[in-house]
Amino acid sequence: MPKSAYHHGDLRSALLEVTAQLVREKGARGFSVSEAARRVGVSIAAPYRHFDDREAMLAAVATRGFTELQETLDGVADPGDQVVRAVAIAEAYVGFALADTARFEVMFAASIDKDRHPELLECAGRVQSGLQDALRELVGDDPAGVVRRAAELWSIAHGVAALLVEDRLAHVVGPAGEDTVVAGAVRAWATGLAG
Amino acid sequence: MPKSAYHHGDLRSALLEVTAQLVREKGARGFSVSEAARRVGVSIAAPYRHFDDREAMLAAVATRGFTELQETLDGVADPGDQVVRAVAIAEAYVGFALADTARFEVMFAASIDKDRHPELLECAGRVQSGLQDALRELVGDDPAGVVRRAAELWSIAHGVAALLVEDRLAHVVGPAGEDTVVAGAVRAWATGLAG
DNA sequence: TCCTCGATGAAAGAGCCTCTTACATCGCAG
DNA sequence: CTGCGATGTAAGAGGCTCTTTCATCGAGGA
Repeated sequence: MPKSAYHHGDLRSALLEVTAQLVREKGARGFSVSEAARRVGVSIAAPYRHFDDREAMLAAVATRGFTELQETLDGVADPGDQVVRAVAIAEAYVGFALADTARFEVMFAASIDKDRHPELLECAGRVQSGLQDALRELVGDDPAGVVRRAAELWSIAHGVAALLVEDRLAHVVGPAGEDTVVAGAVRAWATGLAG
Repeated sequence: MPKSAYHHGDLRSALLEVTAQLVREKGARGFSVSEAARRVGVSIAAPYRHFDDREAMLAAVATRGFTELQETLDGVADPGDQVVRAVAIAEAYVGFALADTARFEVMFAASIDKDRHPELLECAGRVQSGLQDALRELVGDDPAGVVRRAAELWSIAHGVAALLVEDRLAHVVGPAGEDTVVAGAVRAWATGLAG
């Protein structure tokens, strides 16, 4: 809600939104502070009042993405069977990645310095925690085991998502058949946990 | 071997080398054609005689990386036990990624347009083929099954590698303990294939 | 031997970008 | 109603990519 012609009123939010939009359209590399400012209709220097630099704008989008990812994973219902549940969580992860591939890439972009944006590491920690909670019943009481298995499940889901996002699995999966890879992998993995 | 002071003689190779070096030092985003030219000691326009653009230089480094990855995976000995073999291949994949994380990122960088550099998709196909060969004994005769399982193994290895490269698994693995995640995941997966 | 030609280099510039510095304008607290 | 902090603009330094134009080289034919 702009309070006046001069002062935007909520420039920070507006910039965040247009940044997310630009990333979706052109990818992280295609995004520029200049164009974000232009689209919002402010001068090129204005964004620097709200964000340290270009990287900080991308980091903010990434952080927001992690929050939504967390909600998505938390929203997966427990179907009773713990193997089925693990599969469902991994499928939700992959679905999230494919829903907005550019944002997913920004969330895991190497170009963002984690020392300057420690909140990103926290987000990763929360994903890890959520998976641990979900796996406790499947894995058993060993705390170290739960931690390790959560990392494994995350790795499987993330690997499928990353390769799909990068179009490296095109030969394998037919159209709309993406989930068979992640489902197959997680099912085998979860089955193998018992044996 | 410079043939003269004016003509470099092997500028293309020299640029490739310094590009790989720059990527290792500063990451894909930190790399610039200008600095590569400066380091080799030629004008800024010279690289454009040998590469279409900046992206082509990165793509060349990525392609070379895929070749070496292929060799690394092919070089994994068959220890007899097919589960152990799958684990060893995945560990080799992760080891390759950690040996030069920046190059690994470039190999899977979204910023490189695959339409303009189809050789990168071919490389991915070769990795896929290699894994299929390695898994044939473990999976059995079903050709479609081999294809799917190879994609799964690749996904697991790639997921662990990507998360380790992005420092997202720091809480889980102690120093030098990275391999436990990929080994555990692949072992469970391969075990579950049978059951 | 000389000369031409194609390949490979340099020089210079257009246009874009990030980020900084100095200044203008606003709303609000006292 | 006044002064101050927050938030905007203007202008510019310095860097980058890529293009265009020109200079220089090596090699092969006359």
